[in-house]
Amino acid sequence: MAAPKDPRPCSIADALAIVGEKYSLLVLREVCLGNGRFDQLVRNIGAPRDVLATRLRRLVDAGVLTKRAYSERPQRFEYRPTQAGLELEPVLMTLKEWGDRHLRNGTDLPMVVEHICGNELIPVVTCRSCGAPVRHEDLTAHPQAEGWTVSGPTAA
Amino acid sequence: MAAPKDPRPCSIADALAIVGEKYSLLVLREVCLGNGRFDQLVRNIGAPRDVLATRLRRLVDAGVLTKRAYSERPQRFEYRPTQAGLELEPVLMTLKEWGDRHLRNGTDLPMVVEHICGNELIPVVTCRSCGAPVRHEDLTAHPQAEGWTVSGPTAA
DNA sequence: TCCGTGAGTTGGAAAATCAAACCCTCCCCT
DNA sequence: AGGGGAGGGTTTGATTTTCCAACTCACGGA
Repeated sequence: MAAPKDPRPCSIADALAIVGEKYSLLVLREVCLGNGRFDQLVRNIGAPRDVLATRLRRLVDAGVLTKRAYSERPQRFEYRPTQAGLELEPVLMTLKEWGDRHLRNGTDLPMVVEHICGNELIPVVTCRSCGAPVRHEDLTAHPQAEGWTVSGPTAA
Repeated sequence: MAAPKDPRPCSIADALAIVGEKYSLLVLREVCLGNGRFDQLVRNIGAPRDVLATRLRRLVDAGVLTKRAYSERPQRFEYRPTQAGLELEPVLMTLKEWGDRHLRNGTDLPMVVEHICGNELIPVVTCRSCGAPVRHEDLTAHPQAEGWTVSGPTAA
């Protein structure tokens, strides 16, 4: 039986255990932008240097980033996203879109991302099977482990 | 000019200021699942009660959740997502998909979400204009404020 | 009256964050 | 040969957060 204090098993929680600490996703943002050097990260993110050092170690350990020298003598390093890291970029873009819309009314955006198709990227999360945009009302959750439930369908 | 210690203006950072604290996105997960009562949240998330209370206040203030009584006498409350909250669900689903794939090899998933189309939901982030899946190589960032740069195109 | 449930609040110890200063290695300039 | 950066961190000490357990308060039921 579920002992007191064991949370729902969940990939969202697992993912957040990797990239959910303060600044981690901002590190990923900068690294995806190509700004992977320590001092760039400090400046662009505004994080304390020691915290940043900790986050970078963790993200490298987790396989989201790699650390590579872009110069021996003097040794200088740069962090880059791994494949797994790059595949988090859609999460960032989706979060950006939410922020653009809900926190800035979609105007005065501090950053615009252009898609290769020539238009501004406005990400839409869709169902791979049917291609429709994902809406809450269209989803049904099925926990696979026993003891974990979801409360009935979304009432009004 | 950019004073020392002002970070890049960015909707991702702004969004994370709302939902980026520890447990906040897990609260949203549970609330989207319909488990919006305080004790359910404590149990399913595994967060300390006081921290949870703080998070809930913040999320309500930010307009992501609402608190409503589902019973007067005895007073009992339930948290529900607002429209803005519901629109964060795609972020959660995208994060879940990343976790499923990178942290569990896509097997033994603790939770499966079914789309109304009848298939398992596997979210894909696409470009609204052209419909293509978002890939890092297809993106170009354009900061709109002066002083902020991105370092050249993604090298190999 | 006593017990249990829901929804928190309180108190104190443990851990994480922050800012500033420091360190080390190298390069360049004179 | 000396001085001054730059880059990439680490150290130190004060401030905040977290964490956990215990406590509260308002009911409702046996």
